[in-house]
Amino acid sequence: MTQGMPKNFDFAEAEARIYQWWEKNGWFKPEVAPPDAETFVISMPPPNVTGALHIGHALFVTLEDLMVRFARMQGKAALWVPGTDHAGIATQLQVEKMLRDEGTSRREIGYEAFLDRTWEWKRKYEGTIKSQLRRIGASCDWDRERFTLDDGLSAAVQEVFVTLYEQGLIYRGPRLVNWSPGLQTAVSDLEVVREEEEGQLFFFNYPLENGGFIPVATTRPETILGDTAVCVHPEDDRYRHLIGQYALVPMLNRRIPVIADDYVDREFGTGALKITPAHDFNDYEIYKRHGLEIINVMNPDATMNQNAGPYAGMDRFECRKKLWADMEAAGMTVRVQPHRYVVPRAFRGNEVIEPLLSEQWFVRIQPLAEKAVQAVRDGRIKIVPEHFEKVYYHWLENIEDWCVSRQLWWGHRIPAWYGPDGEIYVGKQAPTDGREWTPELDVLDTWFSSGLWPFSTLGWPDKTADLERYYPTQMMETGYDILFFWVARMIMMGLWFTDEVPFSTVYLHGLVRDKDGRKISKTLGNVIDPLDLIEKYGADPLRFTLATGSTPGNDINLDPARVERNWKFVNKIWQMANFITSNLGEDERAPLPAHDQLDLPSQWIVSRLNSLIGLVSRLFENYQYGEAGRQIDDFLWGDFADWYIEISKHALYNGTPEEKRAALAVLLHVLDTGLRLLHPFMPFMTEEIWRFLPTDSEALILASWPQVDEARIDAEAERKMTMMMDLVRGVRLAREQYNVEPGRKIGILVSPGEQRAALQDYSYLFNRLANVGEVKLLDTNAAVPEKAATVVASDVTVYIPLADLIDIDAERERLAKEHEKLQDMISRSQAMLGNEQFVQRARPDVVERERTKLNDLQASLAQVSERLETLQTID
RNA sequence: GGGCGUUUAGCUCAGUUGGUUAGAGCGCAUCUUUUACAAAGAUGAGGUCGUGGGUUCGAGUCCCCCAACGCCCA
Repeated sequence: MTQGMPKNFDFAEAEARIYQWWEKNGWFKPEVAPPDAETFVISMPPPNVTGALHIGHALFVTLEDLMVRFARMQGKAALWVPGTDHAGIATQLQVEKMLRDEGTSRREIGYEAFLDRTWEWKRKYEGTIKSQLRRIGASCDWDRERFTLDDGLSAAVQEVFVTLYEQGLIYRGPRLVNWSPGLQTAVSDLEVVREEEEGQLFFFNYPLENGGFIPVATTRPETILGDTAVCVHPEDDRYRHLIGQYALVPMLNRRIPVIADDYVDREFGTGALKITPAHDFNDYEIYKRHGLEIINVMNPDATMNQNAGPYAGMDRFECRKKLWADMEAAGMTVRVQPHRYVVPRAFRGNEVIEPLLSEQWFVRIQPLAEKAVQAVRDGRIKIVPEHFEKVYYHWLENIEDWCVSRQLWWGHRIPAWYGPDGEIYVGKQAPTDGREWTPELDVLDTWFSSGLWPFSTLGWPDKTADLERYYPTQMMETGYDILFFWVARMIMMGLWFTDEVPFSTVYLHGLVRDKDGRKISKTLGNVIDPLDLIEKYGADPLRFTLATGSTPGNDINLDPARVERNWKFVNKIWQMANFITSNLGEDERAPLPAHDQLDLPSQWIVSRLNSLIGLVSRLFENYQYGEAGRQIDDFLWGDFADWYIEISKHALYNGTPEEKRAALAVLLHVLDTGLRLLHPFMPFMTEEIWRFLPTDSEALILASWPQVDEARIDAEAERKMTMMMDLVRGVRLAREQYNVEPGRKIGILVSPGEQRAALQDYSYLFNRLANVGEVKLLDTNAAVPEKAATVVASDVTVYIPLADLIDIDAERERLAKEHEKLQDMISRSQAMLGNEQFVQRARPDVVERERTKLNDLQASLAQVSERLETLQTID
């Protein structure tokens, strides 16, 4: 590289250029690894084609890209399969809204035109999503991109549906389901959100056939019209005598029995319960137990039907008012009181869900669920963090049949046909017996197709080369909020149809919230658009913030101030690289000298670097990406930039050619390794800097992951260097405390104890890092100036003679404090080491470390005491 | 009602086989434009790790109780 680095990192320009360069070279493809390389595969959770990506998507992209890049650098055949989801309900809602805005509707334009418009919508938003994924830096293999409605995936869906049907695991039947009146479709239990809301409890007297009444309370008076019984507790003395009598439905005068069931909660309301089997799940159970009538009083659009008599045609809520008013006029009502109760609302669209009786397709899911539980129990699948395994078991062990049919237009048509005599045929093709068969119009739940994602994207049911090589996958990274919706279903489907776990690890991330921990929502107005942050700071700071601000399974409160700070981190690294590259000469690829050839600071930084490599690699293997990132940050900024780079200037500017070459070799080695470690977090900036370094790899994305060199880990060098750093800090602090003018160079006297050689060789550290002029090493028992500040570390004492500034009393006080502190720590340490239990039971290295510490403390205390004695003799 | 999670500095968060004097960033205070970086550097203030017990030589970390907040399931 002949050209120097620009002064600053122009992320806006570089990010697009680098991404294209990676992609064009095919480096996102697993084929860059040898054909026999171990595989690492992630199926990307397909974003819905409903709109733009939000900050939650940025989190999953960051984490998955990090995992994939790490695997790639480890030499694995890393494959990240991207794609999008047709998202039946969500997308249809959006397109219908668009049509409404245009003054039309799906019914008006018809089925074919609606689908055309939806495909058009899909193409538009898919384009947006793909460009956004690129902006974040996703290194996925675009040649393997899939969409849930692709031909191949549709074939997989058909195959699965037909097979399950043939296995007797799919049935069609009338059942009470959750009905979405606005969309006019059934939805599954999971798509219903139940929340407590402020409502009313209506008390009224249910007239009895033989005169009198029984008091009843309800939250939904309109359902009275569909009552088929009144139910009391069998042991309720208030009502026991009424069991077996008949009541009359208000305004309709339909005759219904009074029955007994111990399901009734005697404490709630009046203790008597009206039963509406066609509109309430609990009542439906009682209906089945008692063989009651079942009367549906609602149309699919939640208006009342002819069974509601005079109320037919009214909207459900209008009917509620009118019926109550009529009952009031008839003298049946008692009172209405405010009441908090649980209202079911649609996960998509938020309208009030009605339990409604209808014909739907169901999957008998239990046999699949059992296998799915087993796979986690026996460890074939590991869930991170582990505590989600309990949640997973609980849901699968209490699973209900899955309602998979939706009365939508956008989705996979259920491969079934109805014959002229009412028979049902399920198959991949329409029957060809010459008779009139009517195709099923219902489509499948979106999650039915996403449940096949890890293998359908690789070509299943065909035995493709990709399926052979890349299935089962290794990692499923997604949010804990879709553990049931998606992860559990993929495991069930995967085990059932491929006889293998679809992935071996499930990593669950949390929700991204705003900095005050509030859920992000349009209504709160606290939406954080990842693209805004990328425009402002670049993709790397956003990624680093998301990766380091989170721990597995926990929500992350995203503060844009952290993104800004990490933008500064990017700049910091850029400046470090700029400094290093600008000092490199022509023969810049000097190899790292042998460890014993390095000076102390270099031994120290290289030792620290190798510890870091080991630590980061371990953290990665344990999915502790956040901690890994923070450790790299601490090292590069706190150790490398703040200390080593500053120190290296001595060799670069004042050293011999040999010293200079060694320092450059160390600088380059640490930078090179640091960039490798950081690349999975911040791919753009690290790759851009890489271009300016003399390296062994064309691109950082393909560079190898660093290996620990145990021989370079040097505890003794770290100890000595830490002592030197403590002394430097001490001198700085003394300058600060005595208000020494910043520009004034001061001389120091050093009583070096055992460290004479080190202090001789590295006295320049004081010159460079503490603005010290002359450093004079004292002989043992040499006289020391009275008016001097004192800094002590281990058995080394530094005297700072500041005759004009030192107040002996103040210095005495300062040292007395230091003395006291040391004494405290020594007592604690002695108590510990004096405890036989500790010495016997603690790990040897812990004991050893404690002994070393005590020695240093005692040496320091001796120095401080001696100095204090000297000062006592003055005046 | 059952289950799970969280509670550490003013704010946002780390702290994973229990082991130095509990850390970082932001914010705050004081100082510095010394040739990588003021998008910076130096120094400092700030915490009885939610409460109460227990286990242990040793607890922010393990166990139990309680409290507050949040989530999931019913």
